[in-house]
Amino acid sequence: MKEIELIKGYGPYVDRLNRIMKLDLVKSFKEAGINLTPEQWIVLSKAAAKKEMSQTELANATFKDSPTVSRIIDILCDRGYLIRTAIQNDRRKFLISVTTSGSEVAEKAYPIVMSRRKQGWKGLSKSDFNNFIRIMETIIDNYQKK
Amino acid sequence: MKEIELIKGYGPYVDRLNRIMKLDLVKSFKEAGINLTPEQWIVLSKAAAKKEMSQTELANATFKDSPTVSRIIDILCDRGYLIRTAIQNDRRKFLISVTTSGSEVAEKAYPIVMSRRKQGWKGLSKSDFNNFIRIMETIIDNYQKK
DNA sequence: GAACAATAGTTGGTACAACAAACAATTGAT
DNA sequence: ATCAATTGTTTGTTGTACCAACTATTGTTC
Repeated sequence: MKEIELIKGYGPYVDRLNRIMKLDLVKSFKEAGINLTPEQWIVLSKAAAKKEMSQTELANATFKDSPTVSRIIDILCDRGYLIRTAIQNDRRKFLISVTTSGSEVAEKAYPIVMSRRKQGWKGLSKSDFNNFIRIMETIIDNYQKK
Repeated sequence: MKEIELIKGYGPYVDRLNRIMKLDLVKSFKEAGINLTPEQWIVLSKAAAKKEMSQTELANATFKDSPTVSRIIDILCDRGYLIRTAIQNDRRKFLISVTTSGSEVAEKAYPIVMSRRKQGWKGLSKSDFNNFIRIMETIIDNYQKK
């Protein structure tokens, strides 16, 4: 275990960053009386952005698998934020749409997300952002190629 | 929900990258007959790197809280990879040390970790690496400051 | 048009880490 | 000696993710 590490581990950083951001968002939501996890927020916001999405489309948009999305939608439906509507053309599909109260929650959550995002990006530049995204996309790509 | 997004969301990228890396590592381990989660690997490797660590030190080194570390150590002890030894000076503390079989597993896992890490970093440079770490550290810092 | 394949979504089961809160035991400080 | 701080455990809860198997519907092929 004493080899020289040419490439240091970045995984733990990613994991830690992920946890910190998620926890921060949950707390910020809670302070504002919003009861949403980051994953629920992502699904809700994607559903709110484009009306007329099926669950598979939502799954693709959020990079989650269908069981996970299905269950998150269950929760958001139970809370009255989303509705599953049957589609006439294809009876296998559901149209996921946002309710009024779902929209309200999303509208309330959005500035919080933006504010925390800004806070996280303090001292960083636009080119940092581009690099950050490019690096993450490259790594993801590399992992997916094999 | 139609505001211009000055700073786009990077959270989902981080989350997705995190998941992909973790899943890849679990699978790579499994293919090699190693039964370790990424978290277990981190704790084991930290414990293997420096002998003579207490659980609190391990928790700090891995950026996990004590209950989480405690349980991971439980698992690794059950599998015979780690041992808790009482300390004479301070009877609240345990000395966490790696067993022979724990070392063997770590030695076997290490090249896999390195190889996957390299695979992930294909097409990226040393300066990318520095930027990547700097950016993540900055964000983490920003979140912790408030 | 019947058989088979593909797609959409659900469900059950499992694994696992993380968090919060409360706790016991020990040690340190006033 | 009392009170505070530290170390680690335990309990309970939450939540996502993954796999695999399943139903229902639609599309394709012969």
